[in-house]
Amino acid sequence: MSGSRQMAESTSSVQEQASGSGPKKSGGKGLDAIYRSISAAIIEHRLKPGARLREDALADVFGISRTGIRKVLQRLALEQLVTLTPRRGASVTRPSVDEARDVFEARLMVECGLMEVAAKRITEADIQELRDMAKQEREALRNREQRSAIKLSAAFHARLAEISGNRTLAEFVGQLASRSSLILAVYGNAGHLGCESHDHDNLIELLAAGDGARASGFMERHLKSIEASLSIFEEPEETPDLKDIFAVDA
Amino acid sequence: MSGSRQMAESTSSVQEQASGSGPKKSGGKGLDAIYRSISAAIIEHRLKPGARLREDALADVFGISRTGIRKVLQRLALEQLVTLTPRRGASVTRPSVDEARDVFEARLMVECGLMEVAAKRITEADIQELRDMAKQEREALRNREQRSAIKLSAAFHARLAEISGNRTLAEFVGQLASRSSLILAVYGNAGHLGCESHDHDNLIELLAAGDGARASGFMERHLKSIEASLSIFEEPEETPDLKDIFAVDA
DNA sequence: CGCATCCAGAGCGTATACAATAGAGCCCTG
DNA sequence: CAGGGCTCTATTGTATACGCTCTGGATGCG
Repeated sequence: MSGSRQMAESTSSVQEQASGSGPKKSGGKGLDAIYRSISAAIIEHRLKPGARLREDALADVFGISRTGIRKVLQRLALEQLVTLTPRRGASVTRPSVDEARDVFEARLMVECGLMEVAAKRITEADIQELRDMAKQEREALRNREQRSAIKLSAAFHARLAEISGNRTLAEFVGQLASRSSLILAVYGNAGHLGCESHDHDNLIELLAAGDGARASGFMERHLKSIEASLSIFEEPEETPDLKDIFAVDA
Repeated sequence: MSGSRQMAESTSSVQEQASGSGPKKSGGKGLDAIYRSISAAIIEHRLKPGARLREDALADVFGISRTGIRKVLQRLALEQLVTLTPRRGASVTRPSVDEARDVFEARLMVECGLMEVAAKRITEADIQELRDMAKQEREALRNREQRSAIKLSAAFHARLAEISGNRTLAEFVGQLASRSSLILAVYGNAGHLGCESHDHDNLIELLAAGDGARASGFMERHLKSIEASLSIFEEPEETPDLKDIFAVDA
C-alpha cells in the first residue's frame, strides 16, 4: 500500500458516484436514503431479527412503489441484514449460531490485521474524529440510549477500518459490524451491550502512539470479550425435538 | 473453446430449454443461472472490462424482461464485477489501480490467515477434490485454454477458503478472486496468467501435511508473485490531464 | 465557415398491472 | 364433533408501459 488516497464517504459502495452536480429529482439518491433508513433501523434493533418486511407496507411508508423497495431489500439481503425467502418475502435476518461464530472469526482476522496498517497511516484528523465518536458513544451509554450506542459502536469499528486506506476491507468490516449488531440482538445479554466504550478509547491511544502490534492485540481481546459475552445457545430450532421435550410429561 | 466473442451458445440454450415446456416454472432459479452465466463470462474475460451491458440486449438474449436483468446486474454491481453509472447503464468494471492494490492486500490478509485454519480442518476428501481441481487447471493451461484456466484458478482459491468452514470469509474470498480476474484482464501481461498451477500443487501438499504456517507463508509468496507480475500503470484515467498531455503542443 | 441550439433517438428509472402461489379460514362430510 | 379438502385472500414475482435524461446529428444564425 502506499500513496495518498482518501476514501470519501464510503458506505455507498456501488452506483451513485458522480451525482454531485445537482439534485436531479428524487432519483436513485432517494433509494440510498431509504436503504440507510432501513439499515439503521435494523442495526439499532428497532427492527428485530425475524421481523417481517412487507413490500407494500414499506412502499407505503417511504412513498415510492414496490420496485424501489425491492431493490433496497435485495441489497440488504446481499449484505445479510435481511433474509429473502422465495415466496414469503423479506424479514430481518436471525443469525444462526454458525453465522455468529463465522462473523466474529472474520472480524478477528480482518480487524486485527488492519490495526497494524492503521497504526502507520493514522493522522491527527483521524485521531480527533475517532475520539469524537468514542465520546458520543460514551454519552449515549450514559444516557441509556442503547440504540444509539449500538449504532455508534458499529460505526466506530467501521471508521477504524477505513483508516487503513483499504476500501474493500473497510466495506467488509462495515458489513461485519452491522451483522454483529444483529448477533447481539439475538444472543446478547440485556444490559451488557457489546463494546465497552473504554476499550475504544484505549484502542485510539495505542493507534495514536503508533503501536500497531499492541493495538492488534487489544482488538483481539476486545472482540473476544464481546463474543464471550454472548449466550450462544442453540435456541429453538426449526424442528424442535418435541419428543425429547415432552418425554417426561408424556 | 474457440472464439465465442460475446456470451454465446451456452447461455441462450439454457434459458430457452428451461422455459420451453411449462408456463413459468423457472422462478427465481432462472435468475441465478443468468447470474452465474454473466459472472462466468466476466471472469473468463469473454466480457472484457469496460464492455457495456445493455439491459435490453441481455433481456433479449436470456429471454426474460429487463426486470430480472436489472436484478442480476444489481447483484453483480454489489460484488464489484460490474459498474452501474446512473443514467448510462451497466458495464464490466475496470478496476482502478487503488482497487487492484486493495484487493490483493485483502487477499493476502484473509487467505493467508485462513491457511492456518484450513490446515487443521482439511479432510482427505478435500485434498482429493483440490488435487482434481489443480489437475484440471494444469490441463487447461497445457491446452492453452486460458479462459478455463482463469476460471479454474479463481475456483481453486475459493474452494480453498471454503475448507476453513467459515462461510462468510469463504464468500469474501470468492468475490476477491473474481475481482482478481478482472484485475488480471486490465493489468496482467499476456502469456503470464496469474497463478502457476505448480504453486497450487505445493499448497495442497503443505495443507495435507497439516503445516498451516508454511502454507500461509507459501500463499503469501504466491499472491505477492501474482501481484508483482502485474503492470500497474496509471493508464488513462477518468479525467485525463489534458493540459499536461498537450502542454508541449500548446 | 464555425458555433450554438434544437430535435430525434436510444436507453435507463420508476410505476403500475397482471399472474401465480402459499396460508388461512371455512365448509362439507364421515 | 373432527378432519380433510377447498376456496379466498394476501403478498410476492414478472412483465410492460411511460417518462426522463443523455447522446449525436442536423440546422439556422452570426
